[in-house]
Amino acid sequence: MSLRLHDTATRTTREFVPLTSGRVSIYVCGATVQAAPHVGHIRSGVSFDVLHRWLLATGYDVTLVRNVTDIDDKILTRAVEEGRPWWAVAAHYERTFVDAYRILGCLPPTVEPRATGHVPAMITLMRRLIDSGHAYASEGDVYFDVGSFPAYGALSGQRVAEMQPSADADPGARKRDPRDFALWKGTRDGGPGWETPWGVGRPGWHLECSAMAGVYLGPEFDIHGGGLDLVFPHHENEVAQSRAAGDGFARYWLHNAWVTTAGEKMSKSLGNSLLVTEVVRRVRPVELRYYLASAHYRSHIEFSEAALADAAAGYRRLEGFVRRAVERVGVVEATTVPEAFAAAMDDDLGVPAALAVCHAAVGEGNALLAAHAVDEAALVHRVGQVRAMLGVLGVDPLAAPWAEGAGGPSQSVAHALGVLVEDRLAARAAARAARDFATADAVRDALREAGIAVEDTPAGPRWTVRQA
RNA sequence: GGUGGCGUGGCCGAGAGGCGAGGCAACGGCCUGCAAAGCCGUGUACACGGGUUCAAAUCCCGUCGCCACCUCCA
Repeated sequence: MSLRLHDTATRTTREFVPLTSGRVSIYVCGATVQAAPHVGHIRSGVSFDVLHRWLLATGYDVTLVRNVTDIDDKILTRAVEEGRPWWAVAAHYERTFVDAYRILGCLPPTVEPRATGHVPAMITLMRRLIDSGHAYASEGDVYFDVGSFPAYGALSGQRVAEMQPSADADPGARKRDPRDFALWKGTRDGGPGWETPWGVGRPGWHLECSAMAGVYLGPEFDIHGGGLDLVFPHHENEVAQSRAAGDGFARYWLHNAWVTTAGEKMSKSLGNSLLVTEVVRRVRPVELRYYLASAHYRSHIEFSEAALADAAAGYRRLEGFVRRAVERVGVVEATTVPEAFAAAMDDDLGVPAALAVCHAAVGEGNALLAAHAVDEAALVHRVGQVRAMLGVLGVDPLAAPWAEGAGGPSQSVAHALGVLVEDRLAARAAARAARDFATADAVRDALREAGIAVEDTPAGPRWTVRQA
């Protein structure tokens, strides 16, 4: 069976055939770095990271480009609010995004190009569009002539004639048609600008993605991804620019759905952001990732603390199996995923169905562990499979960055904690041996108060630090 | 006005004409000094009203409710 993906452009799920056998080129719209990432932003990162990992797992050589929009009206506004240069704002929030992706276990993209570093490529693209009659310069701005591109609206299904008139505050004098969009915005207010043949200005949002995709992936590439809200106008405009210039551009369009809160799309303007840095105080990053990844990428997630906690509990079941199994048979590396798991992932990244396969394997593995005579060979086989499956989803507890120690306390602190806990557990063991259960339970309760869970096993007590 | 999506058991969340995905929670049993974890068992859900069909959560028509995009947004 081979991979099938839901393509927004055709509104169908169809077989994925890469441009070049064995290689996949992907462009994902990253962030406009004007604020710290919330869980909605990071869902997009996680969704495409799962795609990335599945492509790697099935043997593809993947080139993943995720851009950084580091010049934009919002960033300029933010710079005024924060009283520092726009480039300081952009650099600061870019770091918060990079940190969030890393904390959530997203593999780094092949390249993370910044818009400001690609002005020459944008100038080249604008010149091609002007020369071919699809764009025009007007008083220092450059606009795309929507009327010159009959396929405009095809990607998003918008009928240009039926669209609401733009509420654009632009005086309109510089545009020939209100639907035309800016490729380049002339600098008039003393703000930042770059020299071009049409004057000093800065890039329009849409142009930069077309230009950067061209630089790193060439005129035609396999997959273009982003959030659902980018379909119109951003992706519609990108495809118009690139195809009007004669490039094939993206062959499959993938869009992830929203994280909403209280039924509303999460956004800064509504003031209901759930910053990644805040959420990971309540659950571990891997649990947040599991929550975001466990729904299908095209389904909306209604964010709630209860649902997040449920997901965390579900993840601990999977994690618990791997850890207990490894205690029994030693570390087992990830092997290959079961057929059914692969089939689910191949069906437009059917993570929910794939997770059901994973849970079934864990159930069987737990049954093996519970048996009087543990079938170690069978257990080793299961652990290898489960680690492979969790690895595809980026939540293998024994893999980076979740493995013991990573992101946790320093080695010396962990050691000190271990010594202290073992001391208490020794006291508890002594009390239990003396059948002084009141004292034994008091020790366990005290440890639990401190966030340390104790479980008795045939091999003695095991303890784990639980997030408060 | 145009375009698209959603409504599934206590909760989350898949599926898309025919054997009740999976998880969380709950309950009973096993295990345990007691727990925890784990194992075994327990559920007749698909907004509403019609229709098509031998068979509908799934297809068609209608109704209600919710949401997104058309303007910066993952």
